[in-house]
Amino acid sequence: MSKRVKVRFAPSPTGDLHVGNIRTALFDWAYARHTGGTFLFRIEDTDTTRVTDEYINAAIDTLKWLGLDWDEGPEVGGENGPYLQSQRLDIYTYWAEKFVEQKDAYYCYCSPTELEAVREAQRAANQAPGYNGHCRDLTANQIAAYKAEGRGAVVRMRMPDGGTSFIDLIRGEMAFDHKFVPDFVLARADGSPLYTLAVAVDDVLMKVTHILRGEDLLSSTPRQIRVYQAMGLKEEDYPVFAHLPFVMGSDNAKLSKRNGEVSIAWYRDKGFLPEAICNYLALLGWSPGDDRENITMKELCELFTVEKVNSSPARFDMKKLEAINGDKIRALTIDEFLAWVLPFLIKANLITGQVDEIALVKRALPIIQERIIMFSEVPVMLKFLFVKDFAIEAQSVDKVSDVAAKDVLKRSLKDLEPVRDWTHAAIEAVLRASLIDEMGLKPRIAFGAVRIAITGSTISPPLFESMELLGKEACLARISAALVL
RNA sequence: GGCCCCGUCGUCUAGCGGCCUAGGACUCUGGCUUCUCAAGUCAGCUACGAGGGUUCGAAUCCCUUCGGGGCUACCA
Repeated sequence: MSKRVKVRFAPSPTGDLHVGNIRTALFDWAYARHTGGTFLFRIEDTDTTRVTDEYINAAIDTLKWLGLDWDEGPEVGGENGPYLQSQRLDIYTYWAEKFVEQKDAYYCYCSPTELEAVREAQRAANQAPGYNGHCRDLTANQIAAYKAEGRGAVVRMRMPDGGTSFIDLIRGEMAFDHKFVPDFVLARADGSPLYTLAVAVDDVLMKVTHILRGEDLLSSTPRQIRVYQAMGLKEEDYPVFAHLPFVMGSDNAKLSKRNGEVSIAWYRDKGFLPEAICNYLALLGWSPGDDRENITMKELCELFTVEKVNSSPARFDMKKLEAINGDKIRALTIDEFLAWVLPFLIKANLITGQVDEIALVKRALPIIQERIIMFSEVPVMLKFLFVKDFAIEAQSVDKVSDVAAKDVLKRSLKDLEPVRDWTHAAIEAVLRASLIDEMGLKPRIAFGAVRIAITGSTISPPLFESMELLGKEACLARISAALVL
């Protein structure tokens, strides 16, 4: 019986959570849910100059919005808290000092400029840059002398000779020779912990069993394992690692604003569904193994296994995300669609949220559902139904002001006037009979003119349905108005 | 420079020695449908980075090479 799985997502929020972070969080979450394990959320804010409360709150908010719920962490608590590293400083200090006592670590008095000089020399000599072990075995006198100079000391981990090997669930057996893993710093001169100390200590203390994280951390794994050893952890209790491939921008460079939007907040504003974002991101570096692509969060949990995760990096493709979002939107029920869309219409100042407005929006949704790829398009599509000061868009005005167009509008006005049953079917029947059959016009010409008069644009939802929604009175008024342009 | 990771259509991927004249999805191109825009539908384009092996047989195994990326901090 293997022990219960516990996976953690531990971002260092130095900005809004971005696509890469979220892909990692998603895999962490899906793995925890798939195995029936625990999903732990921890904030790595040891670099206090770069992590702010604002970013931390945004990260929490983003995860919640995406539906990636955690069992242990900020807000929900848990028996291994606190879950903000800034609140665990004394724990790290304890271990750093313990390591020094055990001789696994030592105080290093080298100054940054001295260290830089050493590295410079190593590079010049074509050697692997890294700490040269200068302070490894200082005598009491040397230490006293450094202290007398007023030098500060960092805590540095001693890397023994030999190497570290471990199994990466995605990449197989990994082996690192310690010749290329120099002694590393655990705590700054002011006593504050570094990532290498804090992650390892927390993962052990919080009983994390699986670490799925970005491949940028792959080469820091031997250092992390070194800390486990120093903590006295038995090898069979080490967490299992799986290093996820990167998500890169379309230009093959690191994802940034240049090659695709990185901030999840941006996608939220644009009107992407959390499930679409997660579905798309799940496909970046993972696949169910068959041809299925459109999956729900529930299905992701059922299907997700680390073994199916790819080892090669993936490029982010906005078009595919949009396609998936469009599919998800089309699959929404009208009530779900309505709930998503209302905030966008209100934010655009098209409606205030009154019941009659909502009723009209609801009637209009079926004709636009298959025409959008994100919710932010809804206000522009339904604008013609709600604007107070209706006006035809500038570039289309001349298309309704020529003689031919005026003839179409005049005839439409005349024949629409007596229509009593104002339904799209009746409207279409009348306009086809007069404009197409009698006047002999091509549909795209005839209806085009009416479309501009009614919706103000050459592009709109289906014309007759739009007219039905707008109502007879408003339609006739707009046609009349277009006639005098 | 050193160490490490990665390499199938434009993109995401399927593939784990014969089912591959390499499948799916997105994009793109063309057709159909059509009141615009979409959606839908049909078709097309296009890939195993290169070179050597191993094998009756290789996208799949091995080696070399080239290319991309990461790490090399008192960042994470």
